[in-house]
Amino acid sequence: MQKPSIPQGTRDFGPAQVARRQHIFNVIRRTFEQFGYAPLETPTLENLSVLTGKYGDEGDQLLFKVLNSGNFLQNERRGVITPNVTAEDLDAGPKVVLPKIAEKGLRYDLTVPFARYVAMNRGTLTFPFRRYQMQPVWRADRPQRGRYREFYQCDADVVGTDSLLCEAEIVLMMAQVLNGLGLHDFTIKINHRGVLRNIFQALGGAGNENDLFVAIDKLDKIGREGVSKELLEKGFAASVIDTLFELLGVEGDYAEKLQRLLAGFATAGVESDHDRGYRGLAELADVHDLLVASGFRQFERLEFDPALARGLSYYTGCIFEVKINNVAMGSVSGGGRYDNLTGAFGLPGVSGVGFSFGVDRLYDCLESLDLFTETAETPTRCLLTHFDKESGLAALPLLAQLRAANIPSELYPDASKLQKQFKYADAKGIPLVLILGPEELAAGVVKIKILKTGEEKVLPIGEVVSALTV
RNA sequence: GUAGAUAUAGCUCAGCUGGUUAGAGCGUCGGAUUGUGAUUCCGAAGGUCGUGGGUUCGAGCCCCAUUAUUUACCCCA
Repeated sequence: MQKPSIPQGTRDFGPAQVARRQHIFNVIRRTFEQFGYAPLETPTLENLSVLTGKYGDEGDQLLFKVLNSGNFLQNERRGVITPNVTAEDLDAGPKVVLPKIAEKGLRYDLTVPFARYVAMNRGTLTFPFRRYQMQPVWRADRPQRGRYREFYQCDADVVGTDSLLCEAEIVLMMAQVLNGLGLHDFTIKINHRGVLRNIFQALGGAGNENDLFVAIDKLDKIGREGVSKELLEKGFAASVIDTLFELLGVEGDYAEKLQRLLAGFATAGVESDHDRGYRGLAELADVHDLLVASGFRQFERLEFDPALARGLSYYTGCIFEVKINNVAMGSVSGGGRYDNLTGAFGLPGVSGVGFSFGVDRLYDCLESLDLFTETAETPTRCLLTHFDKESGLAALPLLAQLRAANIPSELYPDASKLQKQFKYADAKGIPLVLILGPEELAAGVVKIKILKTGEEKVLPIGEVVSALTV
């Protein structure tokens, strides 16, 4: 006998967990639809040519690849793995061999499949196109806290418009979902790739731009010392690093930080790239104004953080990231604007903006903050007891009526001891037990016990359904 | 890919410097006037101590290997 197991980084979800997860999905779906986003689903498997090269070298390594069908060892004795793979290929290593034996891979995120969909359906879509998508994705990552190999993302994106109203609406949706889940203590961080570029320019343009962004993104995690150390190792001068922290350390509220960075960029001689100075700062100011006009009230939860960078390189405009405070958990949501997402699929110039919720992390946050209220083990509301064959049969019409009245109900399938049937109802959290035994049958009544209070009522059999539908 | 930790009953874990038949709680099953749960009492079942070697008179405990799990880093939801 083998010991059963599931693959690393995957989980089973029992009835109570599924119920909780459905609650999260429902809050997110309702919000997305309120904002006019329409659902989309794409295949679990994508062609690897669609996926590779979109997430950087690290991302490519994290793709789950699916072996082609067929018997690869069939021709082994002749030194041939498949008709496509030669001995030279084998010598060249996995980078050459893998694309020949694995043409498909598991979806790594929802944005790239969406871009592929937009490119493939460009002729039939009406732009601006808003879609949401809630599906699992797979990454061959090392699992750890808040990180799984199979997890759900809930994305909402709009493509075909440059309007900053979309950015503002992302903030509104983020806040609505988190408030709806009861996760009130959150921080939405916002920044702009243009601001990061201006910071790089303010430092005199020395060093590697990406190294800089990767390092400062960790500021709140490893602190100034950690960032300094990393930048020194990457060849940035100490004086440059001082200038960097002057810019990143701007204080004040959202508008004040924008003002101070504007002054800082001007002092550093950064060239203007916008009719109002700098594109990044100007757009961030516009997003703020649009939020005010939209009636957004939680500005204390919205933080302009010039150190926010985010990894995925396709972002070009505003970028977002959401953290739940007082929980040791990475970001639960993130996103941003990209100017050319579909370019790789032969459709250049389509800009868009979108964001994503990580359901599994939201779940973990809710759990560690003890914010789940319902722990229903079963949807069943009524358990009908089963005494003997006769009373069991007599219960079936009532069972059918209860179900027809939309009251989830079940008859205990065996004529076990009543004690056992009650224990079953209690263990599953079924609130009502309907006792329909020989005594009740003879009198034409049903005894109803409310388990929580222990209270019992006797009702004529014909009045049960109407009494319970109240 | 790098570094650390853990592996004992269905679950969560004890098990002293190596020493006879490996324990607890929870759960499961049975019973306490055979038509009443969650509380209480009694009882039972259930483990070749992850796997394979080694040291020793003797290994759950020490050593090596291996596999799995987990935490941190990289990166990310």
